[in-house]
Parts: sequence; structure tokens; C-alpha cells
Amino acid sequence: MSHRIYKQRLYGQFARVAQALASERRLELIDLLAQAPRHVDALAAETEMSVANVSQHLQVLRAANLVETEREGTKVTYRLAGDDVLKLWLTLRLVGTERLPDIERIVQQFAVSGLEGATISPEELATQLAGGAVTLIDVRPSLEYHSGHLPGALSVPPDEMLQRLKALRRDRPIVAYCRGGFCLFADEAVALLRGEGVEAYRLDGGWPEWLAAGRAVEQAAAAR
Amino acid sequence: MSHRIYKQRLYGQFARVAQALASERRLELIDLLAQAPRHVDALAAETEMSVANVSQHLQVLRAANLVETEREGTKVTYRLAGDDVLKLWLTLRLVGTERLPDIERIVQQFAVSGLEGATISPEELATQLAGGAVTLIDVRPSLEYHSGHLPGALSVPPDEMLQRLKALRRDRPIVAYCRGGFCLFADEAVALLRGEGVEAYRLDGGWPEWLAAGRAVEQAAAAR
DNA sequence: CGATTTGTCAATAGATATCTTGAATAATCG
DNA sequence: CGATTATTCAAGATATCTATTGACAAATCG
Repeated sequence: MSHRIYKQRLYGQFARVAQALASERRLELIDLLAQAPRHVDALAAETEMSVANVSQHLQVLRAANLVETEREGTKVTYRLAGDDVLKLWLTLRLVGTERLPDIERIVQQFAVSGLEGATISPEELATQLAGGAVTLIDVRPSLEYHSGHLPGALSVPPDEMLQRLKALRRDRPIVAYCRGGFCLFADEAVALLRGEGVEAYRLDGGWPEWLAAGRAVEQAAAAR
Repeated sequence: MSHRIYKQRLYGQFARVAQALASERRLELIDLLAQAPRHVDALAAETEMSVANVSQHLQVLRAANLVETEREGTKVTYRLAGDDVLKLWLTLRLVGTERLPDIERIVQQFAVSGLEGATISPEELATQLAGGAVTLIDVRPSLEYHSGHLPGALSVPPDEMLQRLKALRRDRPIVAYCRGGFCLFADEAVALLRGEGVEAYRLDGGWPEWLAAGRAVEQAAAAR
């Protein structure tokens, strides 16, 4: 029966995509690339993997066409191949969050305290931004900020958080965002600000979620 | 640095989900369960796998909480654990379709001919159904039809297609749907009808896509 | 040109995953 | 209760995946 052959071939192809995702390490790489395109050595440094190992994992992702490369001199930039890949990663995370109780446990174990009710939805933020009545800060490494950020956001890199937070005007609410659902940078910033009596909120989600939702952004001209 | 530990544990969890999907066989099982809950032996028969092997794959899916089971006497029914799992599978398929050129090639190789422009979008169908001016047929095995189908759809099981199509009234357009994007049952029905001069269309997508879009359905009371 | 930087490739050992086989369990039926 | 049906479990051979090591290639720089 040729129907079987047809289906087997198709499932085999879809499995290629799933197999490419089926590695802790590669998911970490995808998550980083969801923030900004990067060179191989930057990925290696951030993930504490060897360059050779990162390169090998990137080849796997590239074989499934989930990432694209571009050479610039001696360096090679990797980026996600498209919005659909970002969406797949976010959906995978969603399913994990709903299905695996362990995830909730891990999150609670590392959660920053004192943030109850201190979140703001993307819709709310969009409204607030239109009114211009809040200060928005991007709590991610500056490489990521410079690759693209929410409209009007100020950069507060995590490794300079203390100084940068001091320099902010505090006469209106501050909203912080970072890499997304499981990233703690924004939580830390909000906790620090609240500890000093400032009205601060954390955006529900982060850069990738905002991007995937198709909302307005300020983005560096991405070579394509 | 405890951030690293936190991230590694999280990625490890998400990888569990991806690993569960990373098998041709398990994707086929998920695809069948996306149509209707089933017993193990039904899954084995439909996939031409041994019961033991199917059971083993189902255990993997269950370990990742992607499927649920329910015992009924000596039989065990498996079903997808939730809409989020269905959505993940559809998203994975979408990414495959966009990223892997091989898929397009396989589809074209097996495509039913004579169907150019013979598709209708879900939105259009919803409007037509409200007007009651079309005959809607569900071209899937009757087990799947009885588990749930589009409102007002008539069952035309693939193995009785010829007789059932003859019994349809032909004074108004006929719309066929089946298991979804890569299923050929509806295409075959439409091709047969068109060959006899009947105005027939194929719904873009199928049962899982309709369900995932949150549209109205007629569904058997699912034990939960 | 030779040296340097950056990334890829190849080989290998160890760990995981897959499928088959046959035995074990769980519920039902006569 | 023993027999039957439906499913799961355990063991083992085979294949695949992972991380490491060291060699190789490509572009740049002095």
C-alpha cells in the first residue's frame, strides 16, 4: 500500500525537525539565538561548551534548516531561520510548562521573591507606551539589546545593573523585560527597584514573545 | 554560578518533550491520536507495528505527559493530553513544511491530480455552513468520525467511499475534509466527484486544524 | 608569505534509543 | 477457578547520539 510509504516518508521528515530539537544543548542555543544572532564563539562562551561542540550542534540545527549562517571575515554568524522556528520553540516551552510539573518546581526554587502581582501584560504595556507614561528597560546583555529591542526601551545590561538602575528617573513607573518567560534578569531588576520604593513591574514574557506576537519593535537592519 | 544550573535543568526538561517527539513512529501515533482516542491494538493495526512496540512508544509519550490513558476492562485507551499537544504537533508540521524542501517533494509525488483551486478555507466553510447551502462530508474512518466531527458532516469512510459518494445529493456543492494537511482521503473524494461533474471542494486543513482553531464541533462525550 | 583567529571536520569511546522476542500482569469470560 | 484477551515489562542485539580530542580549512593581518 503506497499510502504507508507516503506517510512514513512524511513522518520521517517531521521527525528530523523534532530530533534537531531533542537536545538540552541545542535548545539552549536556540534560546540564545531567539534573542539575537551570534558568532560561534559567543555561543560557546555563553553556554560554557567547547567551540567544537557548539559548532557540531549548530550543524545539526542547520541540517534541519532551523538556523542560517552568514560569514563575515573569519567569523560566522548564526541566526534562527525564521519566525516559525521561534514559534515552535515557544510552543515547545508552553507544552513543557503545562505538562511537566518538574518545570514549575525548578522555577519556584529559583524564583526571585517579593514580586507578587508585579507583572504587566503585553497589551497593557502597549497602551502605557502609547501614552508615554512609563520607563521601559531592557535587562539583557547589550549585544541582544543592540540587535533589537522594544520601542523606546533603555538598555540595562545585567552585569551593570546596579549602576544603570541608579541612573533611571524614578518619578514614574518602570517596566522591565528580559529574555522571556524563564529569564530572571527582569525579576532581579524589579526586586531591586521595589526594594527602594520605586513602582516597578515585570513584563509578562520577554523579547521573543513580544516579537512572536508581531508587535512593534526597534530592530537592527538584519542581513538576510 | 547558579544561573547556569537553573537554565540547564530547565532546558533538560524541555528536551524531554522534544525527545518524546523525536521519532517517526511516535509522531505517527500522535497524528492518529489527534484524530481520535484509540486502543493500543488499534494503533498497532493502523501503523503496522507490533503491539509491544506501540506500547513501548506510548510509554515514552506518557512519560513526557503528552498522552493520557484510561482503562476500560481489558483495553486501554490513549488520548492526547491536551490541546497544547495538538498545537505543538501542528506547529512542528508547519515548521517542517516551511523548512524542509523534501516534504514538498514527497507531497507532490503522491498528490491527487485535477484539484487545482478546489480548496475552501475554514472561514469560507464556516459561512457556507451557517447558510446551510453545502453538503459536508467527513472522509475518515468511522471511529474517528464518531469520536468527533464538524457540525453537520456526513460520514464517508474511505473504505466505503465509492458507495457512499453515490448516495449523496448532488444538487449543491460538496465539501470534503479528512485528517488534515497531508491526508489524501478528501482529495480522492473530491477528485472522484469532480470526475463525475459534481461541484466539490476540499477543506484547507482537516479535523485537527479545525479543532485547534477553536471552531464549533460535534464531539462525543470524552471521558476525562 | 607565515602567523593568527575562527570555525569545521573526523575519529573515537561512552551513553541512549530502537526493535524484537518472550515472559509477566490485569481484567474478563465461561 | 482456568482460559482468553489486551497490554506491559525485561533482556539483548543493533544502531544512533554525544562530547572530546586533535587535525584541517578559510579568512585576515603584519
